[in-house]
Amino acid sequence: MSLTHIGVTTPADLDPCGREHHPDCGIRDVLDRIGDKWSVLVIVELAGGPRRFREIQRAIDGISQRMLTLTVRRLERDGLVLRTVYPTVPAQVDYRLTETGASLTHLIKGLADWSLAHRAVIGEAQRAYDQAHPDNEIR
Amino acid sequence: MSLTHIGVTTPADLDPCGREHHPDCGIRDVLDRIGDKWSVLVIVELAGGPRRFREIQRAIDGISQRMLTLTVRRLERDGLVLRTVYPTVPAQVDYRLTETGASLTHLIKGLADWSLAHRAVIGEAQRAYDQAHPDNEIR
DNA sequence: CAGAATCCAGCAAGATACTG
DNA sequence: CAGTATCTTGCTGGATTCTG
Repeated sequence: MSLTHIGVTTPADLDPCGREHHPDCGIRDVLDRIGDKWSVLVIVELAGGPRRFREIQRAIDGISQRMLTLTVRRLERDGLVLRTVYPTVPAQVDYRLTETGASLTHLIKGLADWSLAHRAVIGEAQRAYDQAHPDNEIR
Repeated sequence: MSLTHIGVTTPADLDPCGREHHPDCGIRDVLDRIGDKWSVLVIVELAGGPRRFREIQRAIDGISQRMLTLTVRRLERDGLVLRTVYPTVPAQVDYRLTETGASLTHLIKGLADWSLAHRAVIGEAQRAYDQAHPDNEIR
């Protein structure tokens, strides 16, 4: 890595669409898909292999039945997760990542790594900001 | 790339913390930071170089003054964006990515690329799902 | 167990108006 | 230009209850 690289990524890199006033191009799509409160956590959990409904819920601290249902439903609709129903009694259902869903785990790992790598710096920045702006109520 | 790789990423890869029931570990941090409606768009815009307040607003379709202020404020607090005030009249302010902020653009590009690469498959999955579940009101 | 259905609170975010 | 202040709304998501 070289030094003093503020603008490492060029605009062209980030604008595959070429439309000047629409720099999103899919970025919004991904975020609308996994930017919510639970989707990523479900994907991470399923990255460990197929899971049943209650298993996922137990693994993800704080998620409600309702939100897990909604989350897993949307992931299924997007083709990121495969839902399989076994006609037993009581009903048994498992969820697993599709190939598309699995391909996301690399990116998620990238985000997690970035977070860990910059956690300290960001925390320090926040402390500094809060000290410089004691009145400011932005958190 | 090899074929039939559903579980390409292992759980260990995704769980740098090692705590079984907490698979997030920073993933939530990043998403809380850039998973909102506007942050990523602002970062992408600033990836093109320093911008003034109104420039950003004009570039990002649909963002209100209020939301741009809040977004840019949070990014500044997190140390992802540097805010510079020039004591001219009328006031002039510009925003630019810090090194930390710039390091995020790679990941964002990854997300954008992923989105473009899978857009078709996902759309097809949605069509299929909606056709198989005509009643379902999940969008 | 795996959900569906309902009710409700809180916050994100839009619109608008005003200021240095 | 670059914001701040206020009001209002819509959606996210939590709690609870019910079913196959």
